[in-house]
Amino acid sequence: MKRPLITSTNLDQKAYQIIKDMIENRELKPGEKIPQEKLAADLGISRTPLISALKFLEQEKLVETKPRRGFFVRLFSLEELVSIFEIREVLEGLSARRAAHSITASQCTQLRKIFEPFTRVSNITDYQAYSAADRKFHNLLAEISSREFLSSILQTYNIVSLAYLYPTREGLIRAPNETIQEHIDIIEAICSYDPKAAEEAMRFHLQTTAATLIEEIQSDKSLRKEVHNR
Amino acid sequence: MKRPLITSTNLDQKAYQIIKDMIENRELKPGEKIPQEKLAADLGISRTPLISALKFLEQEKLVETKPRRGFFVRLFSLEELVSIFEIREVLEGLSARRAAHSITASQCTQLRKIFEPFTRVSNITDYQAYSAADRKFHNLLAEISSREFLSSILQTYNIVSLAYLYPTREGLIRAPNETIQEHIDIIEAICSYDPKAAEEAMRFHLQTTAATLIEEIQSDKSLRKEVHNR
DNA sequence: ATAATGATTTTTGTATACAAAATTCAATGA
DNA sequence: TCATTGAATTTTGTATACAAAAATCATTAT
Repeated sequence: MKRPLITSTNLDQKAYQIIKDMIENRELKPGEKIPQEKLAADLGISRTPLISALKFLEQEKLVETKPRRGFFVRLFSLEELVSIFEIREVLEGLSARRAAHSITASQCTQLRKIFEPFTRVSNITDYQAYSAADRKFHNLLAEISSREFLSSILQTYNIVSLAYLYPTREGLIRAPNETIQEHIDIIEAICSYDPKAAEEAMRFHLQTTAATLIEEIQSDKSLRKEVHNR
Repeated sequence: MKRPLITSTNLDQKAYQIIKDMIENRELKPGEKIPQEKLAADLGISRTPLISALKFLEQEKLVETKPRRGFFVRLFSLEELVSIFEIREVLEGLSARRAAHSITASQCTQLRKIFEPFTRVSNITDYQAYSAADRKFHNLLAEISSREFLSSILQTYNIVSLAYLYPTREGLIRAPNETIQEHIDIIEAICSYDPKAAEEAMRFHLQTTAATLIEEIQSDKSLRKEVHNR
């Protein structure tokens, strides 16, 4: 029996990845209209695969269509942002739980290595590096949990949370000094094969972050406005 | 300011809904190839919106593409089915928690009414009616929780779990006599505005069902074969 | 009879075409 | 000057066209 190689390299998949990246690093900004003809030309493809890619993104909620008006980069309301954090809370909790079942020694080392540089300094000031570590941590965990559906859902919502806070403090909602211990707690629970503790630690971490986000936005009028108005 | 009416009635949305229904009630069977030309003709549309709809479904994992071979109705492995139940567990747990915050008296009545006919008989034999009630319950709850993202994710995975067990006992994994009390427990926790209890009750319900599913399939060779081989 | 080869048909992936809707912009009148 | 109207332009939604890939089928050779 021949095993068909996974060569899913059709144009819409390529376009999808590129546009997703563009949204993640704000080359396309929330609320902005996406110019089909121009973008297709830039990518060197026709409108057909481009529209395909945009519809993918629409379903992931990163993009929305207004009928007969075109595609727009999604702009989230505060309520939506909070509900995304709720979803991350339970889903990443599951992710941590699964990881605690299947983790290997080398994966443990990998996880620990991510935050290792920050454990030695008493005050973490390099927000950019920490933000990158944070992102890496959540992504690696999704991978370790080895659950296809879970990872794909999570990838999307992580982008949403990140993309929307990007202009502020590298996307970090809480200070690294505050979260580093939580990250370590999660890792240690996973590495000692304790699924229950791992899930709880992760949920606590994200719940606390979400609560902070709500306070933040409610007290910070300008940010509230940016996220809130549509 | 003019408010644009939500008239998202383009052809791909229509096709999407129809095909989704066809998968749900097994007019298109898992593993089957989807004949584009024929289906487009049947629906009275061209291939363009049809492909669009199929790509939507691909992202929802109800359909898969093999490059240059076409679209196929997704056939899930046992592992995937189990991981879908894990996701439902945490997500519907969240759904129940949210519902316990926002539920109104009339929604409570609605919820209670769903299972009311079954509380009066000592032995529930009408599987079809109970299965429909079950489905209605989970869907209504997703609606009550009033979380857009959550509902959309859940809708998809509920279909998956149902569609794949459909030929067996109307999609029911456990006997109604066994689950009716769990359903009632969930409803009562929600209606007494106890988010924590509601979440726990829901998680218990789905966890138990998932565990039963695993046992079932492991002991029932024929079903195992149907779900497992690809 | 079975397997291998090549010709024929079907189907896919993508570009292009085009009518209908939305937007822009200029001209006109208040 | 500002608002209004309507023609010109752009953009969307969908159909169609077509080359390249895959599947089917018949033919020949083993």
